[in-house]
Formats: sequence, structure tokens, C-alpha cells
Amino acid sequence: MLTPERHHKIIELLGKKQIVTIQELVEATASSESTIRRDLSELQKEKKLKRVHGGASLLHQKSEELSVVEKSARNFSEKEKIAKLAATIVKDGDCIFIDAGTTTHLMIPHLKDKDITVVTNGISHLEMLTEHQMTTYLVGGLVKPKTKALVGSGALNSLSSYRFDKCFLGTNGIHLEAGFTTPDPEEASVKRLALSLSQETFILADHSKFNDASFSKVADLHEAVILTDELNKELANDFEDKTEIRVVKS
Amino acid sequence: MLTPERHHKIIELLGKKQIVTIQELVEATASSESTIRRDLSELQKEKKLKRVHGGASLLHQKSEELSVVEKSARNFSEKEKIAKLAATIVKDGDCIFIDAGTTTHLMIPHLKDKDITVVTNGISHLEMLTEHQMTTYLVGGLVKPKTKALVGSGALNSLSSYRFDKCFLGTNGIHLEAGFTTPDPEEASVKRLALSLSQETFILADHSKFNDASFSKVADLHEAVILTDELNKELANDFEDKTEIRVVKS
DNA sequence: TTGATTATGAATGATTTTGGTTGAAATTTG
DNA sequence: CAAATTTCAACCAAAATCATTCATAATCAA
Repeated sequence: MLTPERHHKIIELLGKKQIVTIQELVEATASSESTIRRDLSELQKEKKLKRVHGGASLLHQKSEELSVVEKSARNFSEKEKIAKLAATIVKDGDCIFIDAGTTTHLMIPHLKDKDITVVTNGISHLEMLTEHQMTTYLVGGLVKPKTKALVGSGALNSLSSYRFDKCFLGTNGIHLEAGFTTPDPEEASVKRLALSLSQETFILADHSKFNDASFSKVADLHEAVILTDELNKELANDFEDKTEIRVVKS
Repeated sequence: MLTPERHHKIIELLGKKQIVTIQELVEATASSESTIRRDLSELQKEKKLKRVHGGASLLHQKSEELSVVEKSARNFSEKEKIAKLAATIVKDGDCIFIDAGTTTHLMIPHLKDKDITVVTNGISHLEMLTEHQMTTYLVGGLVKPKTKALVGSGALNSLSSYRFDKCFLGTNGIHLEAGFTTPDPEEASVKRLALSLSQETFILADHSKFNDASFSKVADLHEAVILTDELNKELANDFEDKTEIRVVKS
């Protein structure tokens, strides 16, 4: 059996079973264990699957929205760097808005010695904010159980009585045409309003968010500065004349 | 059975059953106890579940049990009884306000099967409210670090857009002349407004609060019904023609 | 065809996973 | 409260899986 043929069969089986053992593949392709191992290594390098002890599994088993804890695991170190960069932008005396979400959450420890006023719609941020003795205002509204974010008309109303020097938002997608997008329209509304109430807005997004679009639009690219961890040449060329991008220094 | 396969199965079972024993998992995955223990340790490290003696439970699972400190708080058992009484007053379809504070907090587990909408200014209540899948609105405003209550003009503004069937408040003092009082004027304002927005208001207060007055007045005695644990003859005589008092049945 | 390149499968020893066993710790029972 | 039971983490040896090497077979290019 030819190599591309095997590869195709492996991917096909994976698609059906979510997870396959080496033995199953040996039988299915009538080739040796060694060969299958080599195939799996290659396919893994091509990001077609993930090797696991004893076989291989699909790369993304679930397409549904990940829970907060899971998000905190993915690309954690990149997010941490981005958050640190974002924190350096904040100066004493600033009034800032911090969006709900994991990346923005990571900003908080880095803000601890600054004399600032923080407004947020993220309930998860509260404990850490008050721990660090920061003056904290919470937006009102409906509690979204999954993300612990405050949304809805209550959130918009109470948000609209504030003005910010700087606004730090998370996003799910950054796309040339679609702009900044996020899955939940309710959360998008809150982000949009916060942005409009702020002198400057910063989007915290790791590289995986680029060229991706989600359901609800928050803003056009030119309306905010993007803070990210890395940017390859292609992306830089595509995006650089549409928006300002700041990359963490490695 | 491959490791990720087992992990997936464990999470899946947990999702259905909320809690699983090691034995159940041993059977479901046809692997040994040791292996399951290792899996649980890993998944716990990844914040996918919480290990408990004999098995594992969902991460944010109903933590019916209160922390030791909470239980050891003053007059706990009285407060618990009062909270239970208060919960019986709530009917399906009600929109209620639950004040920040420990006594009101104890109401929440007893409300779990009711179909209600809750508005609160107590951040500590949120976790338990969302755990029990209640529709929850949070008031906005300044976060008071010590009591985790929301106060200030932001709280008043966002509160004023709601109307309640019932309102449950805590208090520090119940006094014939001073009425219901509390030390912090900011919190008093919130309580006062919540009361005025509600059809009926209930004050949850154990016997130690009677004949005591604090700095800021919330309301006169006749404006709310008092829920308490016991009432000696003297107090009963003094207060009964000024206000309605309901005592827990022993 | 021939020499070079690549793919294959078997063998090796290293690494990881596994299930059983142990005594310690936690929980339940009396 | 103490004994009995259950559950636990730590350890171990056996089994499975792994990466690497090497010789052979297949394929390719000239």
C-alpha cells in the first residue's frame, strides 16, 4: 500500500472513530507497526492528527465553545505574555475597562501597584481585583452562567454612565473584512459599547485568532489596537495597513 | 482502551451523573483501579473535574456544604432556620431581590427548585445562584471589598430599572424608634431602594438584632415583615403592634 | 542496467503505561 | 471514642509502546 494511500486511510478511520490504535491501523493497512508509526509522526507534523500513546486522536474533538478552564489551558503562555504587555500600557490615574475573559484576567496581577480605577463585566475578575486593593466597579446585568460575564440591557445601561481612558477586550476572531468578532451577540454589544466609551481600545488576542471570524461583530479593525504574541510575514502584510498591531517582545 | 479515550469517557459520564465512583469508572472503561486513580489525578490537574473520596465530581458542582468558617459563624443554626423560612415564602414565577449578606446567602440552596428570577447586589451569592441554574441579574456599582457588596450610585441606578415581587434584606439593628439600621450608609441606600421597588419586603434577622440600632436607617418597622428565630414575651409585646413578625416553627 | 535514493520491516533497548500490593489516611460503624 | 472498613498514594514489576538503528527491498534517475 502506497504512502499517500495509507495516510488517507488513517485520516478516514480517524474521522469515523475519533481515536484509533496502532494495531487497528496495522490491520487496516496491512503494513508494519514501524510504518504506521512513521506515518503518524508525519501526519502529526502536518497537524492532521495528534499522536497519543498507543495510537492517534483527532486534533479538535469538540467544535463547541470551550469552557473557561479549558481556555485558560490553551496557549496559556502566549496569553500571559500578551496580558503583561497590556498591563504596561496602563498608567497611574487611568480609568480602564477590563473585559470578561481569560486573557484579560491575566492582566490583573500585573496591575497591582498601579493607582487606577477598574470597571469590568467579568465576575471572575473580582476576587483578584479586590485582593489587590484596586478600586473596582462592576457592570450590572444578566449573569451568563458559562462565562461569568454580565450582559444584556442592564449591562449596557450601567456601562454607559462611565468613560474610560483605556479599554481592554478579548475577541474570538480577527478578520480583514469581518473585523473583531465574538460568538455571543450579547457579549458583543457590551464590548462594542465599552469600546465607544473609551479613548483607546486594545484587543488582546493570540495568533490563533487571526483570519478567523465569529458570529457577532464587535468593531472594525481600525477601531482598536491589537496586542498579540507573534505575527508571521503574511499576516503582517495583510493587516498592517488596516490596523495597529503591537507584538510582545520575545 | 487508550488514555484519551478513557479521559473522554470519564468526562462524559461525569457530565451525565454529576458524580461518579471509582468502581463505576473501572467497569465503564474495563481498566484497573490504579489506572482510573491516575486518570482522575491528571484530569483534576487539568481542572476538568474535582476528585472526591471514592470518585470524582463536576468542578462547579452544587457545594451545598458551606465552608467551616461560614458554619462556625455566630448564630449559624438560627440563621439557617430563618433562611429556610424565607425561602418558603418565594413562589414560582416570583422576581425577588436578595440582599448581600450571610443570612440571605443561606436562602439560596432552598430556592433551587423554584422557577424564579433573582436580582442581587451580593457577589458572594453568584456562584451558588448560577450553580443552581437560576436566572440571575447582578446590580452594578462599586465593589465594597470587605462585604463583597455592590453599592453607590451605579448600584442605585441599575437597581432602579427593576421591580420585585419580594425583597429579602439583612439588617444590623431592629429598633422601635430607629427602625431597621445598618452601619454603612451606602449599603443602606441600596437596601432602601430595593425595598421601595418591591411589593413586599422581608427582613431576615436573628434575635440578637432586636433593640439594637446602627448608624444608617434603612426603613421604618412597618415597611417590612421581620423573619426571626425566636421572640420572648417582652419583645413580642413591644414590637407586635408596630410591625409583622414571623417566627420559625421550632 | 546501475548506482543512488527512499521506503519498509525487524530488532534493539529505552520509555511509558499498567495493574497489583503495600501501609497510611480517611471514612464509616459500633 | 475506637475498631472496622474503605479509599488512598506510593511503589514495583510486568507488559505495552516507543524511537532508533540497520539491513533489505522497492523505486527512481541517469
